[in-house]
Amino acid sequence: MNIGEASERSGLPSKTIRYYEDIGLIRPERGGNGYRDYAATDVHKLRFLQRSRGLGFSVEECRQLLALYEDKDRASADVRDIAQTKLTEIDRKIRELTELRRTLEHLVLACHGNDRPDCPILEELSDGA
Amino acid sequence: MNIGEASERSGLPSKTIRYYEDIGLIRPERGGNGYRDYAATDVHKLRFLQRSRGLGFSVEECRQLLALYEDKDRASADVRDIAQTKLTEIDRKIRELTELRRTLEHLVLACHGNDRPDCPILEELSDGA
DNA sequence: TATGAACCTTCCAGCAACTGGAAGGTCAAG
DNA sequence: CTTGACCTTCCAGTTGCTGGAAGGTTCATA
Repeated sequence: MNIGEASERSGLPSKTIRYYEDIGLIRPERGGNGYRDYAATDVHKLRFLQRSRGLGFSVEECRQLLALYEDKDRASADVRDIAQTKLTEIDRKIRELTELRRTLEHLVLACHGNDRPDCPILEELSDGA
Repeated sequence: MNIGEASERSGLPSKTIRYYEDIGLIRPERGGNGYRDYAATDVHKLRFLQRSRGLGFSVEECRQLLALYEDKDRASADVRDIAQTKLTEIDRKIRELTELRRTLEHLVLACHGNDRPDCPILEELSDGA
């Protein structure tokens, strides 16, 4: 498929997809007309990139995560270590998002419509974890 | 407190803290010596920024979220709308992280140590939501 | 009291990760 | 066979930091 469809399916702008190719994250085929030709696997990778970037992982971290998939030598301790580190990180992010959610909800429900200038939202935001 | 301590307490590098001041996210006092002087509130904001940036919110989104706190007119529908939008976004991020976690765990547990080149991690990564 | 380490300041340059726009080639429909 | 929506490369600009230079402040220790 062309880059437009890959863009639509992955949720990434075409510009970004070309950029990811530039930096070696994906390597689509090329048709006789010079157009990029994306396979289903490429779209999966792009969708994965779209998500993990949006969740605060750096491009280099995404590269590592993609490498976990492509690495034929999955038995290596390295690979397991990377995955384990990422799992810990993901757990932390989930905890932080849950706290952020609770705080924001509190703001909407409890601080809404009154004049108190001392709603302790930031104290909550900065507590925990 | 000085920027060094604010940095330690918030988890943000001093450089980043000065940058956030440049773009108007925080406005610390200044001592007679010209040093920045951070109050507890500033540290709370910084810690909040540290978290929400790490969770994939843009600086402008963080500015909106901080504004929710500072806005004295919390009764406005605008403010509630922003908060509601962010809540939805946070829920999505939590779902995505949970999926990512499950997939990564699957990779470690199920695909570890065998030679199958067809571990369907990416199919899973790109499914759902 | 001085001197050195460990702070702090501003300013400017560079990097990461896009993002927009120009200039031009390709393709399918009418 | 042209019009419009695609696609291509290339280059410049933006965002969000990040590093380093050049210099001022503070504080413990000699």
